Amino acid sequence: MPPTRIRSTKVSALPERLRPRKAPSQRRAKHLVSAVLEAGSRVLLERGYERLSMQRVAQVAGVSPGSLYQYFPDKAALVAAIVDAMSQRELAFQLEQFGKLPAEATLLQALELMVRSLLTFQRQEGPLMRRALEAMQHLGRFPALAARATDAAAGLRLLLEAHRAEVVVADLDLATHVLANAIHSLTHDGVLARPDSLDDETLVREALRLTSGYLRTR
Amino acid sequence: MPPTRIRSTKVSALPERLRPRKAPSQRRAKHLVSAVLEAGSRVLLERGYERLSMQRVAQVAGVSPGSLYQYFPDKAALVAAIVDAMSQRELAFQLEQFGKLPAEATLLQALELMVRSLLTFQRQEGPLMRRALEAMQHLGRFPALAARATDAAAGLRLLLEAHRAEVVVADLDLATHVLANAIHSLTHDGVLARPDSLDDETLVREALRLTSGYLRTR
Amino acid sequence: MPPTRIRSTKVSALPERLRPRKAPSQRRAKHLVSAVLEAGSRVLLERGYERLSMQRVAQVAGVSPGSLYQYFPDKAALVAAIVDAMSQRELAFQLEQFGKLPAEATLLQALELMVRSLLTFQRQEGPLMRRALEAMQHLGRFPALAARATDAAAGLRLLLEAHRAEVVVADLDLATHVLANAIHSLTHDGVLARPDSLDDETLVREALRLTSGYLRTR
Amino acid sequence: MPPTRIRSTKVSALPERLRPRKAPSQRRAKHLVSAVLEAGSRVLLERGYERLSMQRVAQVAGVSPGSLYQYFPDKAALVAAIVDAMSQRELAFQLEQFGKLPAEATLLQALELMVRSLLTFQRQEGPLMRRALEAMQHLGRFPALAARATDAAAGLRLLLEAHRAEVVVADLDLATHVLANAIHSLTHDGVLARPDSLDDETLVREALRLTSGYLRTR
DNA sequence: GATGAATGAGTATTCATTCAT
DNA sequence: TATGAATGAATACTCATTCAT
Repeated sequence: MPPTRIRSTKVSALPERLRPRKAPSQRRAKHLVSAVLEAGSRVLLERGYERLSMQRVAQVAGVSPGSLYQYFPDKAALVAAIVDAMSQRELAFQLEQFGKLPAEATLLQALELMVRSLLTFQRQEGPLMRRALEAMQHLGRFPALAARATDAAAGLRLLLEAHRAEVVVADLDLATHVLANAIHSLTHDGVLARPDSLDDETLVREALRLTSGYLRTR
Repeated sequence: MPPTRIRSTKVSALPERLRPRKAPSQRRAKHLVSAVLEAGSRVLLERGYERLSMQRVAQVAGVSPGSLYQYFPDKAALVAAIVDAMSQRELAFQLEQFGKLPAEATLLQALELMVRSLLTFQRQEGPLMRRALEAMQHLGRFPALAARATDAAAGLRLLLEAHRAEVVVADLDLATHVLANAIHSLTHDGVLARPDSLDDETLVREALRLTSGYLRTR
Repeated sequence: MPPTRIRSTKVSALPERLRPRKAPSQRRAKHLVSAVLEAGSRVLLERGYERLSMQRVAQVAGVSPGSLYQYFPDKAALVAAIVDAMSQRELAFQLEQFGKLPAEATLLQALELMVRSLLTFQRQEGPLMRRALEAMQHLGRFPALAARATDAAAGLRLLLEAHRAEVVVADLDLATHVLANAIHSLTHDGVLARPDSLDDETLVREALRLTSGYLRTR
Repeated sequence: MPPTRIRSTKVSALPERLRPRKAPSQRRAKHLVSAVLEAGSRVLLERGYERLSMQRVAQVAGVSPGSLYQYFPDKAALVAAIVDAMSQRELAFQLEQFGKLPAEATLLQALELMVRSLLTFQRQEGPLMRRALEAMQHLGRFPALAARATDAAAGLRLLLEAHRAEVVVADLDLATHVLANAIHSLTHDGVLARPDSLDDETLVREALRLTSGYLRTR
């Protein structure tokens, strides 16, 4: 779980409640916060939201329970920060991948890159992301988190715009919604978990067939 | 998610652990069990698995906590029964819908019916189903429940087989996996929740475009 | 655990609360009561008083929980009956053994027989007797049970009387108390459990040395 | 219940599980732990292991239930600590008494001191010790506790060794086993509770008669 | 008589959060 | 700032006992 460095991608600002109580102005505090987030990720991953206990997080992070409340007003806020950090990592990862794309790339090439990139991220952080999705119910207080999901789709939307000519669908927002869900469900095991027999290459091929079929069908 | 082969109702028999401790032989007992399941559904819906408390269920059902244990060995078994009942309702609903389909219906017509039926069920029980899906982590002890999900996809697979000629995809299992996930993510809000602007008719149209595009694209 | 047949040994009558609610006048009832006692003994043996549950006893006995209350007003009364039955078995066993003693037997021979007989009974029902002793705290309501213990010592007292000449101790009640406790603690593992290295023959020898030393010492 | 001062007598060290979770480093914590042990002793005394409830202990100690778990991982560990404290008190008391013995004391004098000391301790803590003995079934996890009982007998063994010449019995381990059980059953009411008519002086005299008779008899 | 469903108080343990140090 | 002791409400599950059938 790589640290989040990419504060520059700040697509949507953190809302009041999500932001740490204090700006961790000092060296030590910064370290504490990141240790807590790191520990929290681990605990969230292995126990899920309900069974994540503040005491356990503190223990894993090597700090006292009280310290958690210096930077996060409550459990939900801590988990929100964890989830947010993960969303930022995903976005950053996508951006990084897209940076490698040649300027003259076709829509299909771009989509393939996106699918592969999602698969890679899923391999790294899939289970944590699943926990994050479950935790969302308890995080309604933090609309910024929901916004992040939309942000993620924003990349796809830009792609479709850039290749407007190849897209038969009239409403790009609609197309984005449809494809984001469809692709995500394939790469992240929506209802049906991916069978062992289904390898990455096949999955990529099918995802692209689904995508391009949709974009071209009238 | 249409019938498996028309087992009439009983798609897969309940395993030992899922079945209530005692067959509720008497009038009163039957009433109690259904009151408990009903109450349990409500509580599961509003609190989710972890925060569903046996005391609360008992209270809502208007029975004593001890009574719950007459019929369910533990919390997981109670929730499994709730989830199972929901799965059966979904399957039954699908079967009922498919019964209305004319014999000479095309694949597209059948798919449309399936999508509409999923949407209707989702409107009725979507949130409960979401809770059920989350609860599955705690219900590993009840393999029959996982089997139900597969059963559900089996219907789609039968549909594709029946219209083999219209399907360009070689591997039907693969196609089933892809489409089941894609359709489910659209009808049941995968990652991206359905925006208010997206009405049922549009959603059905897009789902069919996605589906038929996929099935026809080489 | 052999059935108690020896009603004739009725050394002290059962007090009001200990006696079954109803005289089991009918064949079926008699069978039920003995099945319950038998089952209760097993459950008491393996779980002890506190963890003996009426439901479990009923289950093991193959009767309904309600039936237990036809014959025993509550849990304590049931256990009291079990303990009482065991006491009677012990007494009966002792009497039976003493019946084999030749008329001209010496005190030492009689004591040896008593010790051996206690050891045999201990091997058969030692653990149950231990449970019974523990249960006594809850059975204060039934003075008859405590009386049984005294009854058991009564045999020893008779022995001492019969061999008054060989006994140096003045107060026979006192001597009975001392020896009953001492012998019992050896045969039934008082504070210190019997080490594996200590075989029956050695134990008998030492018990007799202890006994006769005491009786002869001035 | 006097405080345990005599850490120097540490006959066998506490095993991992028996030790409190945290060393109560602070003033407040130390007070809490001793309040809990004190309260626990009272509750154990009046209810026994099974009916000792953590809530009750907390209530009597004037702390919250949660606090109990700061220092004891579970109920068994709490009771083990209570039992252990009592064992240490007994041992300390014995040692203290023996300290008063003149160097040239005879075996009989030493035994008399031991019996009197056991009687005194029994008068103070007899019922609690009885509860402790019962509780042992649930404390199998803490072998150190069982070891304490052996430790107690070790004193007697040393006595016999020191006066080897006065002891006719060949096997000292055997003699220790026999006498420890016999004496304990007299001082602590083995099977037969001590009758009101039996005063301390008589009991001491009889115990010594039993003991010395045994040691001298061939 | 016998049943067994129903009760509801009782229990060990966890955990988010607070606050004195 | 940071700590970690203390809190007390919450929770799954058990069980003696009752009573309608």
